[in-house]
Amino acid sequence: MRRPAKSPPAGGRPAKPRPSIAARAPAAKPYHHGDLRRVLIDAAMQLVGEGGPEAVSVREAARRAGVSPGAPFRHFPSRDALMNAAAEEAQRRFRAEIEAALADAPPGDPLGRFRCLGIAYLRWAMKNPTHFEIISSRRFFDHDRSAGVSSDNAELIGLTERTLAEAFAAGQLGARDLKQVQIAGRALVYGFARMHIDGHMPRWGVGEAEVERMAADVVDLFIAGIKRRTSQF
Amino acid sequence: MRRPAKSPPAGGRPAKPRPSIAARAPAAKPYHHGDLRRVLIDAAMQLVGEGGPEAVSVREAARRAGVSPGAPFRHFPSRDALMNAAAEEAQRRFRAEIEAALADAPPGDPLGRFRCLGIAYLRWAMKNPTHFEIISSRRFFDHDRSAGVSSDNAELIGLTERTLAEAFAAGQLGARDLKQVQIAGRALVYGFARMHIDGHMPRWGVGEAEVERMAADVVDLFIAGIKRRTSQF
DNA sequence: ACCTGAACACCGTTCAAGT
DNA sequence: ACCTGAACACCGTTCAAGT
Repeated sequence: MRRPAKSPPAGGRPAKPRPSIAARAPAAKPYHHGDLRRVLIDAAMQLVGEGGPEAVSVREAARRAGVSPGAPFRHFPSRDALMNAAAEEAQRRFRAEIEAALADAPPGDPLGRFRCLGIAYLRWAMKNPTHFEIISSRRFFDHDRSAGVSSDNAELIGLTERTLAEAFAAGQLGARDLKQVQIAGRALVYGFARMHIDGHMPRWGVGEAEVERMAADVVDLFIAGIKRRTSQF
Repeated sequence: MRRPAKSPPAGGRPAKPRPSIAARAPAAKPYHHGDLRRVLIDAAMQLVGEGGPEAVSVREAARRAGVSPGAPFRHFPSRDALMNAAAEEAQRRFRAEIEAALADAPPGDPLGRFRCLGIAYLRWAMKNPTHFEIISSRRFFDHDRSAGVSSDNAELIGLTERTLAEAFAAGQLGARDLKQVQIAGRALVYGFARMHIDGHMPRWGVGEAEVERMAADVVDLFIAGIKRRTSQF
C-alpha cells in the first residue's frame, strides 16, 4: 500500500510459514510452491475483498503466497495483468450467479425475467462490492484486452438484449427504442450499485437496512415505466 | 505514480523554473512561493485531469509547484487532504454549472426543470470526467468529513428534491413515491455518467458521437416513465 | 523451469535544520 | 512562518544468480 496510515508503523509480520508443499497437490504440474499462479490470484481477490482494488499490491500477494517479491513476475508480466486475472475470476462468478437467477425465473414472462436480471445484478453487486468494482472500473485492468472478461460480459449483454427483445415481441413494452431501454436499464442498476459502493446512500436517506428493498423498488419503478399500459388508473 | 510503465525510464524532467514570485501577487499573505496551497490544489486538479484521481501524487504536485517533497505537508496533512481540497473545488464548479443551467430552464414547468437538472448533470459529468470522478468516488477522499463538499452536495440534493416535489404538486407525476423516483433518477444519471467514464459505452454499441444524444434520450425515457399519463395511445 | 534477493526508481510522510 | 533535504518504509519491476 502506498498509504501507510492504515497499517501501524511496526512493519514486521509474523513469520510466514512455508506452505506445506508435499500435502495434497492435485495438479500435475511440477512446481515449488503449489500452483503459484492460482495462489496469487486468490491472494489478489482476497486483497480486493479487504481493501478494494487499489489495495492490491504484487508484493503483498507474494508475501501471502510465501514467495519473494519478484516471483509473481514469472506468472504475470505486471500488476495490471494480475488484476486482470482477478477480474476474470470475478466476472466468471458474476455471470454464473446471474444465469442461475435467471434459471429460476418464470419462463413465460420475458419482462419478469428482465426484472429478475436487474434484481440479481443488484444483489450480487451489493454483496460483492469490491469484486463488482474490479470488473466495472477499467483503470484496474484493461477490459477490452481481456478475452475472458469480455466474453463473459458480452454473454450477459446478449442475455439482457434477447430477454428485452422477447418482452417486446410479446407486446409487454410500451417503449419503442429497445437500445434506449437497455442502456437506461443498465445505467439504472449500474448507478444504483455504484451509489451503494461509493457510499452515496446515506446522503440520500437510504439506510443499510433499507437498501435492498430500495433496489427492488427502483427496478420495479423502471419496469413500470417501460411497460405497456393497458389502462389508466 | 506507482506504475512507471507510463513514463519513460529517463526520469529527469526539464529544469523547473522558479515561479516568478514578485510578479502580480494579489493576495495579502506573506509567502515564499506564491500561495502554495492554491498552487498545489491547481496542480492536483491538473493531475486529476491528466490521469485520473490515482495519478495525483504529492511529490508530483510539489514538483510542479517548484517546491521540495515535504513542503505540501505544511499545508495538507496527507495526500487525502489534498485530494479533498481538489474535490471541494470540483464540487463547487459542478454546483455552479448545475445552478446556471437551472436558471435558464422554464420556470412554469417543474418536470421540465427536473429534466434540465438531469441533462446538465450528464453534460458536466461527461465534459469533466475526471473531476466528476473525484467528487463521486469516496476512496479518494472522505466525503462525509469535508464540510465544503457536503454542503455543496446537499444543496444539489435539496434542489432536485424541491423540483420533484413541485412537479408532484403540479400533478405532473404518475409515480407516487417521490423518494423512489429521486433515487431512481439519480441512479440513472450517475450510472450513465459512470458508464461513460468507466469505458462501458463501446460495448453497449454507443459511439462517442452518439453519447450525448443517448444521454438526453435516456433522461427523456425516464421522465416519460414517471410522468402522469393523460391518454393511452 | 521456477524462485531468490539485491537493486533501481518511484511513492507518502516525518523531521531536524535552515531562511 | 514557511521551506529544504535527508531519511524511512513502502511500491512495481528487473535481473543475475541459485535450485
